[in-house]
Amino acid sequence: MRDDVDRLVEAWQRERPDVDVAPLEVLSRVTRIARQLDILRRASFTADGLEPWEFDMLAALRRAGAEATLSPGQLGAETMVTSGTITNRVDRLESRGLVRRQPDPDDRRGVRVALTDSGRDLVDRALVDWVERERIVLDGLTAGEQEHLAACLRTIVHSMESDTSVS
Amino acid sequence: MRDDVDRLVEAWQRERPDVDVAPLEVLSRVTRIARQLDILRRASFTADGLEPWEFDMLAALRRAGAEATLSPGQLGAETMVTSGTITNRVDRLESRGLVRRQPDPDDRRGVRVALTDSGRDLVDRALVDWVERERIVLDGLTAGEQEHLAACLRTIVHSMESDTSVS
DNA sequence: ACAAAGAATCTCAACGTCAAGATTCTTGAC
DNA sequence: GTCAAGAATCTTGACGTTGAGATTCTTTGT
Repeated sequence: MRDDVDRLVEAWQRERPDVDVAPLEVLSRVTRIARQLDILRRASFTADGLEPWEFDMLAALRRAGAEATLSPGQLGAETMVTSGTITNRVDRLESRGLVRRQPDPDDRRGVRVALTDSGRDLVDRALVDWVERERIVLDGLTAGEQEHLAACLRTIVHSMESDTSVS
Repeated sequence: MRDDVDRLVEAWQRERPDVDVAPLEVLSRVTRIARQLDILRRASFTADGLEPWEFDMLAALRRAGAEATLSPGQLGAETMVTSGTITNRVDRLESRGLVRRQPDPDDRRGVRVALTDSGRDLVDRALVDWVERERIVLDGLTAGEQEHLAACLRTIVHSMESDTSVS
């Protein structure tokens, strides 16, 4: 069964027969799936009363431990956004009562961000719902295919993460 | 060799041992790779003097044919952005001399956007450079693995594109 | 001790995108 | 033919992110 990327590749082959666009077969699909996943994430988290970025923040805190705290800088590293964004996001999560800022006992410049009880409950629920949706997305693949897929993707992730040559 | 997603999965297994997060092994890697690809795209296109969105626009025109035109609406559908964004983007591409607006001969409301010669040359060059970079990303996989990967990803694309149930 | 360099967080202006509305034109029904 | 409904494009205001700079505090070297 053809998909959008098949049509994309055919169009390039027609217009640029001199270029071998085979890599698009893999990487354009990765981009497309990521875009669809964003849409699905929004639907899933909206059902739990969260914006996608709210889940990202709460999940980073939750993974650190139910009672743990993270600095704004650590949150920025985990969620891959800049410091200005983190300030803004922590402000809004705090005003929703999902996290709280605490002074860092070891560094008077610093702040520690902690989950509140309601923040922890919310992210615990949202995680379950989201993983369930992801499971449905992968339903067309056997467990073996999923494992092989994960292994191949790990190879790509590794080749890209280690590639510091950003000319 | 472990990657960031292995660490992510381990963190969830430690904090939420009751949840089976296996789907993350595939789909979080897809998201990570897509994010790294964005960075790589920017590097590749910058080397050719293009912004990523400029390539997306010029490439959509180029795939339609070396002498073809597209309406702003078609460009918006191809590049998945809204009409306000298209107006803005065509304005800037036109001021760079990479595209030109022409009156639509069949519809006086309409506009046709065409590549200029320099726009065509530029996108032809940028495509070759970008595909070459993508090829390097996939270098760690055999041709067979790449084909199997593409097939599995096509299954996922299909399961997501047909899924109109966005609650 | 002291100063300089560095780190952590926050502030703010600039930018691009979105989505709703405005404008201009086309199509189809009567 | 005329009018209402729809389509294509552009305009505008609101929003979130970025990245540079400001502020406050810590660390290191002397």
